[in-house]
Amino acid sequence: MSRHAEEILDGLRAAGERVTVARRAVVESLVDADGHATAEALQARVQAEHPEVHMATIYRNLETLERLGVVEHTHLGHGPAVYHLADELHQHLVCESCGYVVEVPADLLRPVEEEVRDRYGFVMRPGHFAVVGRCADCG
Amino acid sequence: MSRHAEEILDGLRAAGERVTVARRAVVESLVDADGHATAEALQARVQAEHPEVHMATIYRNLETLERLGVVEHTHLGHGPAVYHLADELHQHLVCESCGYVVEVPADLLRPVEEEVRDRYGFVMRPGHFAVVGRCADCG
DNA sequence: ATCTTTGCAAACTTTTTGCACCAAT
DNA sequence: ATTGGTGCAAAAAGTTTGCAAAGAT
Repeated sequence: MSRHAEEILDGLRAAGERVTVARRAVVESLVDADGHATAEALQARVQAEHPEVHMATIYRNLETLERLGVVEHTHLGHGPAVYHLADELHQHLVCESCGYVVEVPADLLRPVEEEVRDRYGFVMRPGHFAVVGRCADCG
Repeated sequence: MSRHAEEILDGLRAAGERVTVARRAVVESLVDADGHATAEALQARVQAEHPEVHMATIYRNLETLERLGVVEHTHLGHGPAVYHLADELHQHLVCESCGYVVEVPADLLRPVEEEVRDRYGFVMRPGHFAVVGRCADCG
C-alpha cells in the first residue's frame, strides 16, 4: 500500500473513524486513480480485489472522506460526479465538444474572486463545478 | 399573453416549429417566472391552466427551446436544473450555506477568460454551472 | 461489549424514452 | 394528409436509506 494511502488511514484513525477493509480499499483506489474518478470507476478498482464491496459502501465512504476533508467531488458535466483527493485546489475546464478536461490552478481566478468579494461580498470557493467551454483542438 | 412570449412563439413558427397549447404555456411560464425556475416549478405554473400537460412534455419543450437558443439551463447545486430565458449571459454564485444566489454579469469574468485562452487555448462559456461560496450574510 | 460499518434490497430524484393517439400546419 | 407533438407508463441514471448481520475498537 502506498505511503499516501497509509497516511490518510492514520488520519482516519486519529479522527476516531474505523479502518475497515472497504474503507482501506476505497482510499487506495483514490490514491491509485491519481486524478478524478467516478464512484463507479472506484468501485471497479475496489471490486477487483474485494468483490463483495457494494456500491452503497463506496458512496458512504466517499461521504465520510469528504466530511473529513480528505476528498472532494466535482461535477464536470451531466453525468456522475468525480472524486479526487483534496490536496491541490483547482478549477476544471471541460470541453463541451470532446469532453477534454483542463485543470487550472485555483489562484488563476484570484482577480475575479477579489472583484466578486468587493462588489457582492461573496467569497468564491471555486472547483465544485466545472466551467464549460471549448478546448484548443475543438476551437 | 405578454409581448415577450408572443415574440418567442413567432420565432418558433419562423423556425418551422409548431406552436401547441403546451408549448405556448411553457413559454409563458418561463417569461412569467422572470428568472430561474426548475422544470417542476414550470410544470406547476403550466398545470394551473392546463392540468393535462405532462412533465415529459415540459422537458421536451425545454429541450426544444434550448436547441433554438431561447432557453438555457444551469446547475446551482445538487438538485434539479434551473431554466431561464437566454437573453443576458450571467454567472451564478450560490451560497453553500443558505442557498442564496447572486447573478453576476458574465463580463466580470473577462480577465480570467483571457488568461485561460492565452495559457490553455480554452474558450470559456461561463454560466452553465454555478460557482459555490459564501454570501455576505453567511460570511 | 459496544458501537460503527457493511451488504443487500429497495427507495428516491431527476430526466429520458417508446409508443399509440392527437393535433398543427 | 402529413408530420411533429402529446400523454402516459415505464425505464434510466445516479445516489441515498432502512435494516439486520458482521466487524473494529
